Amino acid sequence: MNLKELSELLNLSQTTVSRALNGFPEVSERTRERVQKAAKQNNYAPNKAARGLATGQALTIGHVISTTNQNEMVNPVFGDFVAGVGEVYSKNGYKMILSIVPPGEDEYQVYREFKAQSTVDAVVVQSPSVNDGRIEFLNKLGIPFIVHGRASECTLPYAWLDVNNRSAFVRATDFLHDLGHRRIALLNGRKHMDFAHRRQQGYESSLSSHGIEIDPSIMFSSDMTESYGYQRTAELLKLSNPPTAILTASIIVALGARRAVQEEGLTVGQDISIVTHDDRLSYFHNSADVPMFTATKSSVREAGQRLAELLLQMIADPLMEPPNELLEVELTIGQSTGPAPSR
Amino acid sequence: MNLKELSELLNLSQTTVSRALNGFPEVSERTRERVQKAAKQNNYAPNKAARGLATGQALTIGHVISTTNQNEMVNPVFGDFVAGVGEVYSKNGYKMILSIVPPGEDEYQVYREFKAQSTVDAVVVQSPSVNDGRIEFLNKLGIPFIVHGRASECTLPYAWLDVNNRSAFVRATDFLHDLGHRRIALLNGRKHMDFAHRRQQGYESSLSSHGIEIDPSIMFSSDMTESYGYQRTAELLKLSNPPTAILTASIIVALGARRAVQEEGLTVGQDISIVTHDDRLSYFHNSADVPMFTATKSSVREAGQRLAELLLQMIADPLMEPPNELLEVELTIGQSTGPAPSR
DNA sequence: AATTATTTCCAAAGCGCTTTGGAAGATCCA
DNA sequence: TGGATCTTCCAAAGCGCTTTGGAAATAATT
Repeated sequence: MNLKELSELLNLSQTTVSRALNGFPEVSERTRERVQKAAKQNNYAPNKAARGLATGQALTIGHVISTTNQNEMVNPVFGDFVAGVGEVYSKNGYKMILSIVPPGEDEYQVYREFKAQSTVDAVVVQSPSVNDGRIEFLNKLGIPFIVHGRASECTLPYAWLDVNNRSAFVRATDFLHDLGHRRIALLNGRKHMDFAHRRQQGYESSLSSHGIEIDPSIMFSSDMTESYGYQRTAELLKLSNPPTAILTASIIVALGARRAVQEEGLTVGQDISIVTHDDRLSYFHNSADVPMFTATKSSVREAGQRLAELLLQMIADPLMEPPNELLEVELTIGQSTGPAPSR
Repeated sequence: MNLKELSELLNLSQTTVSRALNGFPEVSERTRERVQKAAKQNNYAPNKAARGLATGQALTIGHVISTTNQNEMVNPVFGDFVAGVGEVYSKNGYKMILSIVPPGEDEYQVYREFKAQSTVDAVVVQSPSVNDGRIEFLNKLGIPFIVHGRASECTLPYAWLDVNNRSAFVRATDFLHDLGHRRIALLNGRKHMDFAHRRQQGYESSLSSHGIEIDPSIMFSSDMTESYGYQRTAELLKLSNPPTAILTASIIVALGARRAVQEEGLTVGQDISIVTHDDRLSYFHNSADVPMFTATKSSVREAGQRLAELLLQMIADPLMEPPNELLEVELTIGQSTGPAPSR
């Protein structure tokens, strides 16, 4: 069923039917209702390509994910984030195109094609690095975009929504300090990732403010896998002066850390404290009566929702200033922390 | 830059340029090269909507994910699966549309719209239940589709790619039995999920073949979260006759189970054995020298790749029989299993 | 009643591409 | 050289929609 057929069925012109469906005021209510009813009954919906061609709008947002770096891709956070944005898209009639860039292929080429083919109206930039080239590139290319996170070294204005990673890790470190911990290890994400960069800043700034020397030998960065948490923690525990607390970049890493602690016969929350950042992934409810981990919490799913709302606003009003939004975290106390062991 | 401009630039007709780019034989090699070069230089690519409108092809595959059931959605497996299919799509010039259905909205309506708007050429059905209504629905609707998994109770033929969940759990249970375990608990996924159904069949069939009575009081089904693994295991350990081994549906659940075991002061692999299914998620390398968990392994990412290939074949040849492919798992021995403790 | 405003509708152009049906130019054979 | 056969190219139609510029019908005003 296409517009022509529907309009013939109704004995109306295509124009009138189109206007009726698209809510134009110059159609009488009676006609509009008649049209809408017929459309529903005949399961009519405007052909996407034709509409897109006529309006110049794709009603589609692009998400580009490069697999070149294996682990970054299959970020466990990805599913929840996508769920968040996707909900908002679909409520507003937008579709999401997910483009996976296989190893060895050029992510920028995908954006160029998006532009040339007008496949998308806008783009979401995920997992920005400290000095992410995509921001400048997209700016020049002229595709509207918003960044989930920030790029510290990027000077030109751009739209972003981020978690306050710095303050989160200041608070986490302060908290451990208050419990008497003086030797606190950091298992961070990869160094060039902006969020990791900011968390490290927070961690260091808290230590410094308490007069504690920063010790690079107990600070690590890597992809946030379980085995990373396990191995580094195992090594840390073998040191002659092991840390009494560990700050971890994600629950997955924290699980690995706990595994190492337990294998050593030690108890998390007594012998060793762990504080982690928690993205509130739906398959890791860290929220029993007393949650498993003390954590800086921030729902990545809600972040996705909010980010999508901002992006749709930008599309609706291309002249608006690029919005920036900083989400604060909650620090919630769980079983994984306790006073530093006296010795 | 559009086709008209490009052809004027080259002093050719639009037809010739289009044919040159689309590889038609009636264009001389010299002309073709000239055209291709100019296209690249001017960053020309055919407008997606226009092309789609003219050809009737969307070059797009739809993935629909319902959030109605919170946990199903943010399946941790999702990211890796999508990475697999996405790679293949992009190598073949296809795009992937991801449609998130917010709670309370109708998943079937999304398919109807896909059809009416011709947004997609085909659809991938994920996480099928035992008697999944989508199969019959899509059949009637007339959208080509392939299922990741199967629907046991569905009789009509349809395309699918699945892991041999039954044999995987037969082998896992057999293995535990060989180690002397006689009381083996099952922490399965949700009952109506087809994969869980088949795993339970495998588990029960192995037990029966060894003359062991099936005990529903140590069999559970639920969303596969960490806390599910933790809580059920904690309960199991408090039984007067606790199991000596636990079979687990995913690594996440296994991690929860291990947490409970360790909190009880017991050792995994000695006091309690754990075997899990492992989808080879990229952030859970369960493969050190001796992997953390004994597991039935099968890469969900590779499954995605293969599934995408099959689907693209179906699109290319609409008359082909619906392909069916059953992937076998590896059973790899890790640290989490050992002989049943004698008492 | 005549004029003006308002409502309700339509014919046709155009979005950028693919593809059909032919025409022009080059090549070949007798 | 003339006619037949390829090779190489093009003009124009059509995909299904939105939207412009007006026309017809109705209501309001003078």
